[in-house]
Amino acid sequence: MIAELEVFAALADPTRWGLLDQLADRREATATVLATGLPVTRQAVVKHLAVLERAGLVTARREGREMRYAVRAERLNETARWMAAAARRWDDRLATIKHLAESAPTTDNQPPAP
Amino acid sequence: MIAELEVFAALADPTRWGLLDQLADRREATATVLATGLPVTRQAVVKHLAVLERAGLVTARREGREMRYAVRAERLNETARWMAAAARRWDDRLATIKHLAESAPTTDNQPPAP
DNA sequence: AGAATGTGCAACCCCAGAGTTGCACATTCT
DNA sequence: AGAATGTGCAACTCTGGGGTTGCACATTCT
Repeated sequence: MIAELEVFAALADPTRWGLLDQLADRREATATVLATGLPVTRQAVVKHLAVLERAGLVTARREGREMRYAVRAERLNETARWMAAAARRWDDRLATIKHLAESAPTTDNQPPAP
Repeated sequence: MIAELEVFAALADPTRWGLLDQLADRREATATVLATGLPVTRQAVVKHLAVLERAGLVTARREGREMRYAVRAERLNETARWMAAAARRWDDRLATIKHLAESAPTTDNQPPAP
């Protein structure tokens, strides 16, 4: 469905935030290095990074025998704006039906304020 | 850990977006009504609404024999701002270490500038 | 070339969560 | 009071995701 679902799913895990946090400090790091800073296996880290990459929150680039990952702050920002827009649309819709309810008298069957 | 995790987890499911969508149009609705607009049971809807409520994205209020749910756009907005702030912090940190890397010549083990 | 180091793949375990069904209880309607 | 309608609770199934281990393959170092 919506592409943002992958972002939300990616952000719904504490371990992944740990990874993003490390990447924000290290600028670039391999799965092996990142794993040392977390209570999980390298393999687990690799899977998490795959999820983050699919969501666009991280980029991977090969450098010789190692894979270096970097955080993509823009993607987070993008999603934040997307959410703000969604929130605004909700408000608009709610305001609209509120107006309708006020102009059209009988919600069920109440006469409007005199 | 972070309270926002619950929000992200809540938003990572398409069915729940369906519920939020309906609530944005109906302003208020019961689980029974919402279920008719979705391909799942009322019970499933109830569980989803519970998740959304714990995350603060929805409010529940009892009205006689029925439970009416309403969407809370502010919560979404709040989270959006939180994310934007996080993105900004990432950028700042990345900029900082970039500066460090530039001022200190060789990436590895050079004595600091005299 | 051989040892080290780093990735990648596959099989497997385990549990939280999405969903269902069945039934009891509360409230409203007639 | 009795029928309808709406919630709430509990037990159960089943798939996906987080995590692990073991091993094969690639690249770098000496």
